[in-house]
Amino acid sequence: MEALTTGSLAKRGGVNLETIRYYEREGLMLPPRRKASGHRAYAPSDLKRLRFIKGAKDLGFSLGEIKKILALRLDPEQPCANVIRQIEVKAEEVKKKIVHLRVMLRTLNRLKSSCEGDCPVRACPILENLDSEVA
Amino acid sequence: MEALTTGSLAKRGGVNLETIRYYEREGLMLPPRRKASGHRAYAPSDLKRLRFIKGAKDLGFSLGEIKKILALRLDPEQPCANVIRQIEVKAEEVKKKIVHLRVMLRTLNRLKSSCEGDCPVRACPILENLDSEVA
DNA sequence: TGTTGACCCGTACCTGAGTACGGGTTCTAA
DNA sequence: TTAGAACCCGTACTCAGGTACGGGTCAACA
Repeated sequence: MEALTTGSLAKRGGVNLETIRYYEREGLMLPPRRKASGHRAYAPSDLKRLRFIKGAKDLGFSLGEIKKILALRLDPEQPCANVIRQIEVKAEEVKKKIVHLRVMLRTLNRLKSSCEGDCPVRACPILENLDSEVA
Repeated sequence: MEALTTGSLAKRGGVNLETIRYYEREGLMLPPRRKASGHRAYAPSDLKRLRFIKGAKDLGFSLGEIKKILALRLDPEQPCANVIRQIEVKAEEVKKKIVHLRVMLRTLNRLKSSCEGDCPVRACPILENLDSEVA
């Protein structure tokens, strides 16, 4: 339960220190407790939050979207049903992305299996297939 | 087999006309045939290519990555095995994204099912769960 | 106890991915 | 045959998402 400095939070979260300050400015990270010196003192939950942000970002969510997801719990005026609806919308998006990625994966695998890697350099069936798949 | 103008390609591809010019500058779209007037004349395969770019982009691939994928077939000097290796790398990335998205989907679903939407506004279990899941 | 590294803040800068602008040419349909 | 839309080009601007900088304070350990 030790408090983390900005630097160690950054290191553990796999981001730049400046990024943490930036996320705080943008309202993604909560302003942490400060030591008497003014230095930021983060709780372990902040690391979880930072990792969530990073993960969601890697999946293609914008910081704005991530902020909304994180904010769901911050507005006690909002009826439950609204929160649920927003979650459903997000879930639908996620499902679509998964389907799309699976198509892409299948395409890549089909391309791969069309060639065993020992064909002459200039006559690889992969090249032909890419043409018809994509180009 | 009608040639498409830049405008109609843009419309069908669901992107801005300027975006197409931009993709051409960046080497993602191939420079099309030109009419005597200088106007671009696109083949149907260009539409496929544009849609591929758009799709891959929506999945979180950068234009640089997409360019590499598209370029696989353009370098006949490269041995087949290299092409296959690149495809495998891409496929691994895609698989990781899928796994990550599935975790996110499960989290969203768990949150959703923790509340039936009829709880009092200020006491929704979703809010609690989000705190422990994420914050 | 001093010096070196971590941290503070505000501001400026950078990259990726477009989008808009402006001034000129071409196309099309009335 | 001409008005208005669509296109051309180069260049400038925008926005998101950071990163870097500079000048100053704080911490920690040899």
